[in-house]
Amino acid sequence: MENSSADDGTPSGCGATAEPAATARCGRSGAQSCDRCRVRAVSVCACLDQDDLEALDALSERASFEAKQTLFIQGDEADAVYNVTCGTLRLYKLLTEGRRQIVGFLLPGDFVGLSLSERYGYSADAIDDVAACRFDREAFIAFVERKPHLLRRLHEAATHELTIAQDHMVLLGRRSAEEKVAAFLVTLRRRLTRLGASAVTIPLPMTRLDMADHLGLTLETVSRVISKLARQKVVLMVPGGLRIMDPARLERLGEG
Amino acid sequence: MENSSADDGTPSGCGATAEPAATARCGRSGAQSCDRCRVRAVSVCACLDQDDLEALDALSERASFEAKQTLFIQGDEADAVYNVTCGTLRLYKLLTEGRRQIVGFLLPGDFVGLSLSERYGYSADAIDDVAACRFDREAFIAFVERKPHLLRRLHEAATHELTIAQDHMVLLGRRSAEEKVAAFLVTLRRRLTRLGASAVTIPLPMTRLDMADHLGLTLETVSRVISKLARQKVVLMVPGGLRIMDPARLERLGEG
DNA sequence: CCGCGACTTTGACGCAGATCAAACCGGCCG
DNA sequence: CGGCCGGTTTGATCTGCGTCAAAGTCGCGG
Repeated sequence: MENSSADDGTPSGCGATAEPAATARCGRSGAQSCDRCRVRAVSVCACLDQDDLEALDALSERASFEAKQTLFIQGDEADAVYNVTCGTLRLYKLLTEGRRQIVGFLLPGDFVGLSLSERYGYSADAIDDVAACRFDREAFIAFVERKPHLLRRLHEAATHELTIAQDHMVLLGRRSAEEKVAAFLVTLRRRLTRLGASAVTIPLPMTRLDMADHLGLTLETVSRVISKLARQKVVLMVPGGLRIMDPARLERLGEG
Repeated sequence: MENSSADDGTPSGCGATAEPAATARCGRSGAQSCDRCRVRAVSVCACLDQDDLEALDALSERASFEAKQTLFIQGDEADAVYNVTCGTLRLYKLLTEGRRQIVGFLLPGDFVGLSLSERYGYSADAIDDVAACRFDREAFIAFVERKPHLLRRLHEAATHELTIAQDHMVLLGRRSAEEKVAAFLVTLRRRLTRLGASAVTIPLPMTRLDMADHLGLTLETVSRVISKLARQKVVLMVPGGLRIMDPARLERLGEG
């Protein structure tokens, strides 16, 4: 599998610069120290000073997963926590008859395993190629116990996740299909912008089915809504993603 | 409304023993120290030793709210956090055209304001009469900074909430009306049992509309599903609540 | 005791989105 | 180049739940 050249001027390695063309690749460059980490500023590690950072670095190892690979499944013994540095993960829960709810998509800078609990509460797989810092859970907890500052940061991250989850409840419980899809695109765009991507074109590495399972819809409905948005020139369909033609309009569609 | 005699041996006052007959009352007994607090064992305070508990006690004041009273609304400056000792709260978000999503019901022992952030992320009102410990937010944060143990506990509580939120996403996104109502009753029953209530009869202080706005349904649908469960003798409708006649069956209906 | 208001139940009907089905598209491998 | 495969689009039809409407219940205040 190739991973060297990107199809535009954007730096090609993995990291915070999610690429417009949605073809971001994760470098396999092996170990790389924290201070040149592209997602440090937006990650939980941002609260650590140089010394602590080195100590944490010593605990970490680089892990990479290829597209479709499963990191863990719900109920597994949680032996590791991760900090995503590149690529996209889906976190989901399954129930009978193949029903699935994707509780979130994780982007570079996001942390997996905030709860620090003994078992994973959801399953996770890589959507495209993913790179992450891996920490042994026990070791990470021991480290956190000695750094209240980091614990405070983890708590902030967890309550931020909680807020996002509650907003998503509103979406799932009380919004129409069109509002759901528009709101999804708007939030994704905001997250990418925050990561430093240009975000006029949003990469969508996940399938229509993934989006549907996140939004409480079917893949056909998602497809229809996107087609409609394209017909109305709110977005333009491009391979691997969408170009946002009328952000203001999209935003209006996304809110109640 | 009477509040003295329960229909079984359960003590009737306010606190952890949510009453079968759903007529629980919050005493107006004013200040009451932590060590005789009925919800301490299940609250975040459970992690504190005698000294710390007294220090925290000094920061707290007793607050009470009567049914339908609003504690705060989304976006308000968050000047206080609360620990519920009695009664039921609804936490919700509003959007246009009167649409509402109730993100959760809070019972005795639950904490309001886990995020410690500057503004409330949702609105809260009392469903029945509610009593709570009130802490000035700034003071509480300062206290937490000095007690990593308590921070750790708050973090656990927050991630527990997050798990609950994710489970609720599954419910909202991927379950039928009947499954939603059944699952709601099952979870509520579990929470009440944990609080020490007998839980053969579940009190439902909230209206059908409240339930509907929690489950992503209309009040008519909730009513129809409950009628159906009653027709099938899975539950029995009693004033102010439901008597669970066939818990196993209900549980089966509630899962996928 | 009556009447009012808040909530609930029940019925008839309609529609947003699910389901079923088929064609389409682009990438990959032989 | 051609056929396959995973994913997407689009159309036709179906249905679970929403909407609209009306009657029923209960507690409360006059």
